[in-house]
Amino acid sequence: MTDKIPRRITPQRQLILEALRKADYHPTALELFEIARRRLPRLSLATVYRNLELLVANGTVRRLELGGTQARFDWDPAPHYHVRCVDCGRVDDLHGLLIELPARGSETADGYELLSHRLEFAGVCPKCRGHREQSRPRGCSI
Amino acid sequence: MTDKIPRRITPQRQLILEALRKADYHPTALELFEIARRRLPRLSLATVYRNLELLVANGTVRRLELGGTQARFDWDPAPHYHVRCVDCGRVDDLHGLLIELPARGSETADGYELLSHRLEFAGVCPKCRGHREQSRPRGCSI
DNA sequence: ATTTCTGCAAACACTTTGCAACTGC
DNA sequence: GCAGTTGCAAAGTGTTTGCAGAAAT
Repeated sequence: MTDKIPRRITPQRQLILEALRKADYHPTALELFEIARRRLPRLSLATVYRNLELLVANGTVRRLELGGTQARFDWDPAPHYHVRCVDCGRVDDLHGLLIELPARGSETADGYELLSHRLEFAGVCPKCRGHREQSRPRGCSI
Repeated sequence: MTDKIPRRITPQRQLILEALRKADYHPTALELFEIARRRLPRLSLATVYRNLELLVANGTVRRLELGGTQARFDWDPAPHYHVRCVDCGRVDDLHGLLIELPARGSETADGYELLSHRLEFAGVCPKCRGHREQSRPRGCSI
């Protein structure tokens, strides 16, 4: 891999991207691997990581580094925020919410030049709201 | 450790907390380990992690899971946001910025019950603004 | 032929855990 | 003596990398 731009459309690449686009949530690399492997059993997890990195590099998909430990991926280039369920870890889009924030290029009191921001919500997803009586899981440090 | 509440003030604990409080940025566990080890050379990194977890559990310090891979720590309980330098990874407080966001308990279109949010800014710190001509480092996927 | 890509295994970075020894009531 | 804590080493998790071989042009 000389630079970071995908040159070919391999079955693996196609399959991974398709799995991401079909998911109605934001899957992790491992989740995509397991979906794609159903159709390409010899697929390797390293290939999934490599392809996701390439697709991120060329702007096709977006890597989300939200709470929790694993990266999640997003095929939708439109600006939007995300909600993460504190119970099950599921990540969904948050539609119809736009917030007034400092513009790109503005400067802070400390002399930082602001470039972008990341806003993520934590909440309880519809499914987990049903059976919510359990002990609190770790990782809610938001 | 029966539950998660520190019972004793050990030299290690004191040293770690002091190092955190003295830092003018938000250090990682490893950074705190290296600072504290200067005064307690037999200190173990596991002890730093364990103590930070305890201090987080009892509310003394806050764990920040921002961009990048490592957790960073914050001794300041007052609500405030953070800026991370995309060049060097340094994390600072962002003072004097309060933003109108959906209230805790409000419900989204998708049926999530919102609990909290995390807002982080990416920018270029004063030091890095000086020598800013290099290739872009990885991990700016915000 | 040359470049891109793959699978596999090993390496990696960060964090947590098991355990025997030690400390302070 | 006992619960809390430590250092050390090992294990765990998520991700990246080295490499030889395969695939596409």
